[in-house]
Amino acid sequence: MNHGLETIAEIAGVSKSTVSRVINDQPNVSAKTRQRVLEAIQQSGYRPNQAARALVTRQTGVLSIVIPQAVAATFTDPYFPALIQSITLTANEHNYAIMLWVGNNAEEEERYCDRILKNGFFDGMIIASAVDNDPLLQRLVGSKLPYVLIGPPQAQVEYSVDVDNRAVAHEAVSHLLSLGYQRVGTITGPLHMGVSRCRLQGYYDAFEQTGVGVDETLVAHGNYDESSGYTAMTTLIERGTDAVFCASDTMALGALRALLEAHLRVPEDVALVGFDDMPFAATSHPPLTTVHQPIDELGRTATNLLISLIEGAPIQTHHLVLTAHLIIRHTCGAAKIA
Amino acid sequence: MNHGLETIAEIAGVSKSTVSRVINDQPNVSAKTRQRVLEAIQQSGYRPNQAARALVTRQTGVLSIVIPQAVAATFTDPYFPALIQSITLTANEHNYAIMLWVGNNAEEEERYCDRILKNGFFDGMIIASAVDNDPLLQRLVGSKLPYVLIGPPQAQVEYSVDVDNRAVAHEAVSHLLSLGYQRVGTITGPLHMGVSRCRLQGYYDAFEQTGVGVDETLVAHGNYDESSGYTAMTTLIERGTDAVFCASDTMALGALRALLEAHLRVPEDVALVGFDDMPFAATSHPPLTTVHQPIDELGRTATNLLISLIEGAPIQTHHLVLTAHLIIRHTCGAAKIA
DNA sequence: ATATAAAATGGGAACGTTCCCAATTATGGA
DNA sequence: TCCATAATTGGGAACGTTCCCATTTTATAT
Repeated sequence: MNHGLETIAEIAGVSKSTVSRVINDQPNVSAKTRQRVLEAIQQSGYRPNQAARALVTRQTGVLSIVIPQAVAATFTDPYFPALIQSITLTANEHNYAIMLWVGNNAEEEERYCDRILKNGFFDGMIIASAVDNDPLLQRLVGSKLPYVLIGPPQAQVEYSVDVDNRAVAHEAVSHLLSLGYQRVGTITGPLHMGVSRCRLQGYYDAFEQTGVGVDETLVAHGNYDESSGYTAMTTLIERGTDAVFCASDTMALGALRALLEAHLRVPEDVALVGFDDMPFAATSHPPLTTVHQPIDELGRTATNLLISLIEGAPIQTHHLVLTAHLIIRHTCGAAKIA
Repeated sequence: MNHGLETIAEIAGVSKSTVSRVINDQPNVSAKTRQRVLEAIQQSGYRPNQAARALVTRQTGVLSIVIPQAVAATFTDPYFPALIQSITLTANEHNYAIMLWVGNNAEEEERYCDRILKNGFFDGMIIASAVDNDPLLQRLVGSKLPYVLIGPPQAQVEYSVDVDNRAVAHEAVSHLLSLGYQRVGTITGPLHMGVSRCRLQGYYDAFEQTGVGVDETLVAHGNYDESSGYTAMTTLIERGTDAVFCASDTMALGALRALLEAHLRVPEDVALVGFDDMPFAATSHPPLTTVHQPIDELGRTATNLLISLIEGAPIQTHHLVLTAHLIIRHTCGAAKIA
């Protein structure tokens, strides 16, 4: 039990070099020797010491997912779980394990970054949704650690995977406008996040295209929480709106609740469009018209990109953009023509 | 850059032993030497190699969370995200990092266990909800790896944290019965999971207490998915029910949908009680009466227990049971007295 | 059968830490 | 001033792998 490999070597009557070769499926081991070693491993329940291995190979076979502080509270949103699951499954396919870092608002940002960075037990990192000037990102730029950002690329960030937020938001709002809604508002995410700004920009784009001016009082801000959607919708109701584009399904749910309580019917009185196409969007009442995000593909693509980076495979595109699309259900489409 | 420690040692003009002492905050280093070493570390951006450290100390400072195959699909249920978040935050407080293993139904169970077990980059493991005869659990029993099970203790498992599922399910169903509902049914989780059986047992307990017999046709089975709740409820409607205890809020949501589509009012025609007290339970329409699970506490307790185990701290209780409680909202309480 | 090439094996130096123990230096009391 | 003691430092052997070479064995061609 002293030196793991050497115990096996002794049992099988070979050198530790040979045992190492067998373990790593390397060639140049005769069939009979390999067999003998395999049996020795079997009977002794030996398991290679990964730390020792990592020490010499300089790789761990582990990927990190980082969900920064700012959005950690939003972990109730099914978006992150879905993303994590997709990343995890893809990583598993390639025999990578996953480390998870969830931002802790109680901890100062610096210490949090330090802890991640000094951990050192992973080969690369996927940052799921970053805030502007994220300190982690700043520390990463110029470091040799491979990483991929999920979300709109920021300055200096070399690799990212995102959805065409702006274009599809544009599409969604255009749909609302084309249905004849007159006072189309929006509930945004926090504007210090690139995603939120992209989606808001799409909202403006739609108005610009039609030549109709935007009523700035119909732009309400949320933080991707259900309750923030509720609050924002309450404001919009006061200001008079007949259709609202929400930057997330979760906020749309909050908006729906506000409308119900105000005894406004959806979509007869107010139409609603969400963003994400979370599972509950299809089963809410009424079923939510929303933008379908290819979350699975997002996670899979980011993971594959990161693995390519780690393993030195050639990279075609540095900034990938996946396409989302509008799914029409029942929360819009019945505009009362004024 | 050759030997990390030695580079620093050279810059600071000391031995690597001393540098090691400084890094690990050990005593017996003079103030001025420590200062000099700290500066050397600062200026060179040196970061200790964790693999080397783990090799000699035989610990990694990493905890694993395992969500077995059987429930991986259920990852859409906010229960797991909440649990993960709680575990992660608690672990962080103690300077432990987290590895995440999500069961992959595409992979054979054996290989999946192997991958986890041979990874070896963690000091202990939290198993979140296990299936009967979970192969991972079987491999763990008798191994020296510390682990804690979240859920009802199984044979051989030495440490677990759970909620008093049976007692609180009993309470919930008794509440329904005491309100005068005549045909109280239940939608269970998959019965090869201990949790599901505990909750079902609580349902039986309530009837036993009142002396009323259970109508077995009112016991429908789901798998914790929204859609399975929908399907089960459809069956129960056919069979005639006026109140249903659901083993999860997510299934209750599905049940709600089925009732809505059948034009049955809640709670006037059929009452509903959920389980979990997920965020959406408070904001659903109508707000869901449900059992509040202390998920945060569950995660925190399990994590603290595991860390005690790892660090050899004394353990008071091997099997901890936290108490859940019923939260009355609006989906029951208006029984039509027959 | 022999020479030569190819395949299989073994030995041992890294990898970058920690930690024990020996050696050195500082401290304090007589 | 000097000795005993305590505090500080340094040296070097682990830890368990991988991987480069050198060596031995086996296969192949003449």
